[in-house]
Amino acid sequence: MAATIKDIAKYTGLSIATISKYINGGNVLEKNKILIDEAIKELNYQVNTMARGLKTNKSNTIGILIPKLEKIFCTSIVSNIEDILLQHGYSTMICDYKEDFPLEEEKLKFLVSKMVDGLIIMPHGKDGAIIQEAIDKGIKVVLIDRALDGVDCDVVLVDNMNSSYGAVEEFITKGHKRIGIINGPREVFTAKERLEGYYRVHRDYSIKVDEDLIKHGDFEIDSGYKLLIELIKMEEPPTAVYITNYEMTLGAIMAINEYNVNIPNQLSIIGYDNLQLARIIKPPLSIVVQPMKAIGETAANLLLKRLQGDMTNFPIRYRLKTELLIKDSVRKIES
Amino acid sequence: MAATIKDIAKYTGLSIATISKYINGGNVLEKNKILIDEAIKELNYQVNTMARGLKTNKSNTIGILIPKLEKIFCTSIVSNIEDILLQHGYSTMICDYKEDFPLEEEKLKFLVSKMVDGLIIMPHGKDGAIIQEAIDKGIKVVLIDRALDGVDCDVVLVDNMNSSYGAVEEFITKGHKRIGIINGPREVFTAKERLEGYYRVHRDYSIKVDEDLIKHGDFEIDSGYKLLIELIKMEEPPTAVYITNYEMTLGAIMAINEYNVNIPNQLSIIGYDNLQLARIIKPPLSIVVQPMKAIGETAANLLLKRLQGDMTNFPIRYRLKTELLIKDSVRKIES
DNA sequence: TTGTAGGCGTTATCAA
DNA sequence: TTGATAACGCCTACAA
Repeated sequence: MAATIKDIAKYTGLSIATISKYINGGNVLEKNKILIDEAIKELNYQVNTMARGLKTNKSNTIGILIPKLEKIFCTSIVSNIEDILLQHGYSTMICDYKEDFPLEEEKLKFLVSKMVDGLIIMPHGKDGAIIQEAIDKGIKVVLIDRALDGVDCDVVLVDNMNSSYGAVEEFITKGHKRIGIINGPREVFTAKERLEGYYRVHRDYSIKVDEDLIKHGDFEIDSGYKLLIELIKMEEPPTAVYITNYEMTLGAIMAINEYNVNIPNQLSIIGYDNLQLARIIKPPLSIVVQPMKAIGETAANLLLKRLQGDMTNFPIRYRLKTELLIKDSVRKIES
Repeated sequence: MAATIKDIAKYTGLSIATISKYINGGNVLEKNKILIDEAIKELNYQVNTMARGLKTNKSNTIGILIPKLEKIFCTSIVSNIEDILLQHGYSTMICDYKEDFPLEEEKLKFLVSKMVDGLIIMPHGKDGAIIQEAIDKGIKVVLIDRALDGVDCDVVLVDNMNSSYGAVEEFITKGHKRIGIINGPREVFTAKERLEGYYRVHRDYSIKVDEDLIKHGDFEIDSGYKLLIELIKMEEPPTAVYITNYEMTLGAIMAINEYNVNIPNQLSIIGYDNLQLARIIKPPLSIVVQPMKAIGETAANLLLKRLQGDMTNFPIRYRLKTELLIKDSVRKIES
């Protein structure tokens, strides 16, 4: 069905080797160039990437592995990665593992089996062993958002600690003393760092932390919803709540609406991610904004660099800054 | 580096053919089974999908092609597709074409070059020729969300016409006569159908359509924002506005907030998609909900069926129903 | 049940 | 500059 180099050879009267060389940028007589181009058009020839990959062990393809396709944080980064990679002639294969550990491993193997030249991974599991295997096979890997033990590769991270520090500091300077935090799972890298910032700013301002104000969710809507309710139903509820990712922020707002909590008079709020959200709800929400564009671009450019064999400063660890977007969801407490 | 069947053969003392047969489910003496399994584990063997694909012209992989990764409508469907496909042993390759026509073609070719066995496509361009080429190569294709001329394949659509009919009817029965619509581009399949529903319900209720109330956006946030402003600034503004996709609904709400329009007292609103949205904003928003899960599952199961060679009723065209979720954003006008 | 051998489409080496 | 030829790793008749 599909035309092969052989067909081109037949059509042009040249040899397979010559055609192949031309296709790969080699030198050929001008008149043969024309002839081959004609044949390619005529026969609608396209290289068989399987055959080529089998031979070269390369695919000109980058695998991207993310936890969940429905998280705008993930897809936004992916989209930015793609922009860069496409410009440089690489295709991408996007996989999500639905935040499932075995599936993460499976998808990673799938990507490897497709002979990707490089991999950009937002990892989930604690175990870097499988990723290290890929690296050992010569695949260049860049981790994003979360670092991992036991893996020898570049990482692009967000400065989670300071993101929390800044958000909570905003509460503190406005006079809040009882500040709740709806955080991610204890064992997750980003959640740990975000909590660390919460502690540190309390310490720096000499405010005692009430451990009951620290809630651990799972970064999903539901837990944002439930944990906010828990907080407002406390005997001595917080006057401010900081929520550490987008989905849980959504959930928290649902709870706030349902319980008719007035923002910011009854409760001050700082959420996370998704600029749009800040403008959609009323009053406009103060949020921590992660640099999705920078994450994607940094990771893509770094990978590109490694792919070209430039291993300067390997392994390198980037820390990208978040931005605190101040709107009207934080109330100043007069003292 | 990576182990091959040849290595397994050496390790076990068996022949390549025997190993291959076993790997592909053939019968082998029990003791050889054990031996081979041991070798596979020991040498960490994994099939080279390139070599296999080259030979078989199959990849056990389904390509999914969508307009934009950051649209929850797309990714939600994709996620549902994946669930089904994975269960049946298929891997997926997700590509987005950033709503760009040339890129759509390029990514499609990429997928084809990866020897996907099937393709689920949410098409953008008007031209089905390239898709037809894929079909001619024996790739099974299912189109979702939008139909296309010149392509001979199954389609899974939403009943757009009735979705609009129902939404606008809700306004009409509550006494509204001047109903604005923020619709997608004139030439887009879904937009055309949604507009058709708008017209039809007006006709059925004998309400004259004021063409000035019909706005065409591009399904992005910005146009929702701008067009809503246009509508409320009209000399004789509508009392209700129906917005026909998620992103434009977001934009419209931004405008509403900015201009301090009171919903539903000053303006009644029905939006589109994303259940969460309905709960997040105040007052809760009435919306048209598309059956993302059903779309994904229907498409995946249909493709699976075709892949098994079952061509009953080919080409088939599904029409999935939307749901109208009534909340508090529509006011009843007393007459 | 097992093994031999040819070929999938490409690239790459080495002569011509 | 061009061409013959041997891989790449796997599958599949067919023969043993």
